Amino acid sequence: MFKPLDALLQNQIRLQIMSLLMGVETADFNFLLEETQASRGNLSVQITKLKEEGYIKVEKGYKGNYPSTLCALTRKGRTAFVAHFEALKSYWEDRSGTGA
Amino acid sequence: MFKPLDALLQNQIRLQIMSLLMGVETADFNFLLEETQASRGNLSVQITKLKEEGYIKVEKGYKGNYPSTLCALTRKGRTAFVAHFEALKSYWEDRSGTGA
DNA sequence: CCATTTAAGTTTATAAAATAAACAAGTTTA
DNA sequence: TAAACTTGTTTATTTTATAAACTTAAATGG
Repeated sequence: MFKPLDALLQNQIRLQIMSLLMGVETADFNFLLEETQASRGNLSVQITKLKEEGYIKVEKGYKGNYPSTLCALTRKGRTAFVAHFEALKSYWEDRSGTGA
Repeated sequence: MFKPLDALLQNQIRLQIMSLLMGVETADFNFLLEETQASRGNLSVQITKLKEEGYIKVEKGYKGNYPSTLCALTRKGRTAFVAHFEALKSYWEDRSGTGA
């Protein structure tokens, strides 16, 4: 009936991060910060969760002298993102005829 | 960039309720219980939240001798549901060209 | 009848999640 | 060299989700 939704992708910030990463090779912390409008703390936590689930990979380096965190989708993450929207379709599509 | 998601419709149970109500005139508690696979307590809480937001209307009556809770979408609820999926589209659509 | 079980929910206690405030570690600038 | 800024992380607080316990009434069995 209803396909299960991806628990991680129910959160708006995380969905935004994933969505942004679908469109680019990599994105750094500040880019994600601007685009998502999240607080630094919140963004940091959500990035960590996505990384722990293996949906993104995170590389820490330097941009000039300042630390820089680069994020990119993994294959697993891309698959999960697509599956999540597939699942969402099942909530959208007309389900008349299920019998009330 | 990203359209805001409806806070109430981020929850899977509530989204299921709304989705089911999109397809039928009314649905009773037990129907929603079966379809959503939620516990009674959880379902009760989520129905109450949707009612409080004005997304559904709830009528309590009797089916035979037993109490029966009938739910139906309001116009506001239907609009919110549609808008939520409109918003979701903005997370799905290709956003290449935003500049990383 | 009278005690038990079942039906249909609601209320409340607990667990999990989201978020921002406070902190850290280093860099630039006045 | 002290003050302010950059780039994050950790922690404390608030909110939310969920199930367990409770409620009220009806059916059922002895």
